[in-house]
Amino acid sequence: MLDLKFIRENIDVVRQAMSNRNTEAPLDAILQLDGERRQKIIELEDLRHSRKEAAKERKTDKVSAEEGRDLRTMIKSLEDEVRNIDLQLGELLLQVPNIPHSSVPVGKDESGNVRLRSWGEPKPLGFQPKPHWELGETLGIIDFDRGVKISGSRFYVLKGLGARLQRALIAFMLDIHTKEHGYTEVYPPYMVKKETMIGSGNLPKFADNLYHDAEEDFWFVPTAEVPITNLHRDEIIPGGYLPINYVAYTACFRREKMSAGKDTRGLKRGHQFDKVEMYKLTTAESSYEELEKLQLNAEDVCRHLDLPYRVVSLCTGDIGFQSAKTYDIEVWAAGCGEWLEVSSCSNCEDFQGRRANIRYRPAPDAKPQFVHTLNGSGLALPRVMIAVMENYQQADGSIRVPEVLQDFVRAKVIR
RNA sequence: GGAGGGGUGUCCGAGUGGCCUAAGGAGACGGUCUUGAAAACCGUUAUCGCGCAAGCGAUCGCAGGUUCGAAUCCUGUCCCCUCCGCCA
Repeated sequence: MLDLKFIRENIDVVRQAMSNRNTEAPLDAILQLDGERRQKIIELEDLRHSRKEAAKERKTDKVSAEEGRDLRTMIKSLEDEVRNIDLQLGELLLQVPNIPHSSVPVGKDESGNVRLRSWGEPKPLGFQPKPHWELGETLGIIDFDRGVKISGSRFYVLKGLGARLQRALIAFMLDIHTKEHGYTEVYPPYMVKKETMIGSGNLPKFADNLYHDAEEDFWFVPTAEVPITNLHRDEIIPGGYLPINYVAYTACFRREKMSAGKDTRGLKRGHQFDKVEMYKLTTAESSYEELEKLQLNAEDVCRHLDLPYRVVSLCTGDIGFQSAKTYDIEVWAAGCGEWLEVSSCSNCEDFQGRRANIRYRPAPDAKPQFVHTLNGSGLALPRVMIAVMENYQQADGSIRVPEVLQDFVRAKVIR
C-alpha cells in the first residue's frame, strides 16, 4: 500500500509509475475522497470537542441533555460518513501497486525484461534428453496417476528416492541459508486467519488464487511470505535489530485459476508445492544493498547444485504488484528444453511494511519508520527437482545425485 | 467439546459512569549530589490523524451499542489462562 500523503503530494510521480507499469489505478477517485475525508474530519473533530465541553458543563446544568443529544446525532452521522469514505479509500488504495524503483527497466510486458548475467552453460548430454515426467515414471519416483486418483489434476506423488531427493534439497537449502548466509530458520503455520492474508496484501484482491476453509475461516498460505510478513505485524522493532533475516520451508497452496490448462504436465505447476523462502526486514537505507545479497544467496543454491542459470531484471510491466524491483532466476532444464523460473527476489520497500504496520525506530528517540521488506525464493522445489532430474540424467535413464546431496540421499545414482 | 477467569502504556499493575488530562511501581534516559559509581532526589519516558505552528482530536485486545458523558454498562468477536474430557 502506498502512503496516501505521498500520492497526494506526488501525484505526477504516481501517474508516471502506473503508466510505466502499463496499468491503471483509480488515482482521481482517491484524490477526491481524500479531500472529502479531510474536510469531514476537521468538522468531526470540532463537534467532538464541543461534545467534550458540553459534557463537562452538563454537571452545572448550563447545557441541556437535548443539546447533547443533538451533538451526538451529528457526530454519529459524520462518523458514519467518514467510516464509509475510509472503507472506500482503503479499497481503492489496495488497487494501487508499488512504484517501480528508478533502476527498473521500463517495458510493457515480459519482453521488456533485461538479462543481467548468466552462470554455467547448458551442456549437450550426448543423447536425446528425456523430460522429467518420463524419467520420474520410469524410475518409479514420481507417480502422476495415483496423485490424480487421490487429489485430481495438478497433484502427484513422490516415492522412494524421489521423495528423498526433494527432502535432501529442502535440508540443503535450509542449511546453506542458515549456516552460510545468516538467516534464522522459521517454521510457520500453513493455515492463517483472514487478517493475516489482509496484512500481507493477498486479500481481498487476490482471493481467487487461495484455498479457503469456509467453516473455520482458515486460509492456506500460497507462500511462506504470508505468515512471515505477519510475524512482526503491528510491531515497532527497536533500533539496531535490523536487518532481520528469516528463511522458512513451507508447502504452498495455489488454485492456479489464471493458468487453467497451462503447464499441466509434470511437476512445473501444482496446486501444492514446496518452497524455501528467504525474507528480510531492513531499514530504508539498506534495502537495495540487501536485495543484492538476497539475490546472490538464491544464486548460490543454483551454483552449489551446478545448475546453469540466468538472472533477469523484470521490467516495469512485469514486476509484481507489491514489488519495487524484482530479479528472477531461471535455471536450464535439459529435458523439456526450458528456462524455468526457480526464484523471484523482490524489494517491496515500505509497501508491505505500511500494509502490515511493521515499523522500526531508527534511533532511541526517533519517530518509528516503516520497515522495508524483501522476499526471495531460495528456491522453489518442484522446478529445482525438474532441473536436477533432467540435467543429471544419463543415457540409460538413471539420474546422478548432485554431489552436495549425496550424503543426505545416501546414493550417488537414482536408478 | 464442557465449566470458569482474564486482556489497561516498554513491563508489572490500580481503576465498576463525570477533576481518567489513566494512580502507583519497575525499567530506560537526562539532571542534581559525588573524585567516580551506587543510593537518594528532581525530571523525561506511547502511537496515530489534521495543522506551518500553537493546538485540536483518536486510541485501555478489536468491532458495534447504551448514555449529555464510557477504560468502566450491554452485544458480538479475537486472543490468552485454569480445570475436565478427547487426542498425534
